[in-house]
Parts: sequence; structure tokens; C-alpha cells
Amino acid sequence: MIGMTIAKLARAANLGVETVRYYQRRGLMPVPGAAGKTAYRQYDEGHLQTLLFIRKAQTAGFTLEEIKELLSLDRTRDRDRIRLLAGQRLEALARQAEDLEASRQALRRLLDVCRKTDRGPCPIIEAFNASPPKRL
Amino acid sequence: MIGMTIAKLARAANLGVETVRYYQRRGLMPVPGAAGKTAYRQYDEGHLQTLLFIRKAQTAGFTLEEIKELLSLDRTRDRDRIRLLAGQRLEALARQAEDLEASRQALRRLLDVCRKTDRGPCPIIEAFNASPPKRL
DNA sequence: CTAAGGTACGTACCATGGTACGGAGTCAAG
DNA sequence: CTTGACTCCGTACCATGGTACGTACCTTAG
Repeated sequence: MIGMTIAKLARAANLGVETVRYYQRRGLMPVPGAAGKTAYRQYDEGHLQTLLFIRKAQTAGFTLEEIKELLSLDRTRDRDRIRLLAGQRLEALARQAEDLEASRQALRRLLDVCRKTDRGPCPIIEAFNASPPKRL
Repeated sequence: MIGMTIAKLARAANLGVETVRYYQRRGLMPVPGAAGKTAYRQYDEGHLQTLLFIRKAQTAGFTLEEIKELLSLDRTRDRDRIRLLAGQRLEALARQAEDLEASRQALRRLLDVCRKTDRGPCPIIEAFNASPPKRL
């Protein structure tokens, strides 16, 4: 398969055609010129790799703007810049993880208490209502 | 302070006036009638408590729609429903935490490797590029 | 009494990551 | 050669949680 049309490309990446076009508009995907005899754009393995790259980078929490830069760095091989971006992303992930754990523990404790009692006001709601934050 | 104007209320909750009005539009905050001699709405402790409730519930990851329901459940005291919502939220938090940890570990390992080597392509970019996903 | 600043209201706009739609052109099978 | 499916393009719309703006009115201090 030397060339494919946008629908096949999108299907191979498990994305919608509209999403691929959206990435093109955002400048994350090169838009090939219609090659040869057809009026339709022809896409290759490289385009598919780009789409898969985008998906993997997204799972690490990079935004589309950041991914756009990573894709360009892929070509220039500026490792310092890549390290900086990855380091920042890692710090952001760490902060998110902390916040998430705190919320999770708090809510878990509240839910436990709520399940153990049946009289009086619900402790979950109480915690949200508490004037001096009873810590959630 | 028996009554306050919207700016003071917003300030007390550390929110913008526009945000408070937004919550009113979304139905999370009761809109008081202009009481007494003034044409302006007067807000009290109860309104402030509602705003603080919203902020705390948000840190647990509840959406404004869910918070709206929690606020109404606060009045009806339907503990089964509260437990259901809290349980679902807790499960969602657990899933998020898992995903986050996976991304974090993967990116941390890649960054470590990237920092230890200086030759060849960056392992971070490689991982995003890898056809058989080298797991990120 | 007047001017500054607050309030109310409707509406528009922002970021983020898409998703959908309408119209015109194109391609391929029957 | 027609018909149905696909493409291209611009533009509009979606959810989420706000933020900003313009107009008109109200309130309060000087």
C-alpha cells in the first residue's frame, strides 16, 4: 500500500476523518499535495506514524500545541528542548497525581463513613458544607 | 454583616462576580430577590456556603451539573443517591489515577534514558514514533 | 446634586479538542 | 454515463467552565 486516501488513513489510526483534517488545520499533520493522476490527497506510512505519535503523546498529557512542537523537534533533534518539555510535563503530571490522590483519599474516607452510618446528615455533604474545611 | 452585595460575596469566596453570576445562570446558586429598600440583590452566609461547597466539590472532580444535584440532595437527604454519585466519582478518580501513574512512569523512564545518553535519536521521541508501541 | 463606581442583564467571546454540515467536485463500478 | 461513495473546503456547532463587554440603571459620598 503505497498511498491511501484520508478515510483509510483515519481508519488505520482509529480516528475520524474530521479529526485528521482538524490536525491538518492545526498544523500537526503535513497536507500532501494530490500526487499523480488523482485530485485526492494520498497519504503514506509517515502520515500514519504522525497520527499514532499524536495519540501516544496525548496519553502523556501533552497538548496539541506541545505535540506540534515535539513533532518539529523530532526533525531538528534538539534534545535540550525535548528534555525541557518532557520535564515540565512530568512535573505537571506529578502535581496532578498529588491533587488526584488527595481528592481520592478524602472522598474515599467520606464515602466509607457515609456507608457506615445512617442517621444524621450525610458526611460527604457535611464536608462540602463545613465552614472550617473539614478537609476534603 | 446580614447582607452583602454580589461583589463582596464573590470576594469572600475568592471568585469573580461574573463567575457567581454564571453559577446563578447554571442554577447552582439561588438568586435572591432584592430585599428591602435596595434594588440590588442581597446575599448572606448561606450563599457564601454554597459557593464554598461548589469549590470543594470541584476539587473532588465533580462537574457543575453533579454539584448542582449534590446541592439539591443536601436538601432532600437522599443518602443512597449521594453514595451512588460519590461511588461513581471515586471510581472515575481511581481510573484517572491509574492512567496518570502509567503515563508518569513511562515518561519518567524515557526522560531518564534521554538524560543519560547524548548520541542517537531522543528516546522520548522514539517512543512516540515506535510502530510496535514501545509502551508509553 | 452630581459624578464615580457598583449592579443587572443579555450576549459574545475564550481555550481545548473535537464533531457535524452543506455544497461542489471527483472517482469507480455497473 | 449515471449513480453512489468519497473528497475538499469553509464554517458552524458541541461540551466545559468560565471571562468580558456594553448598556442602562441604582447608590452613595462629597
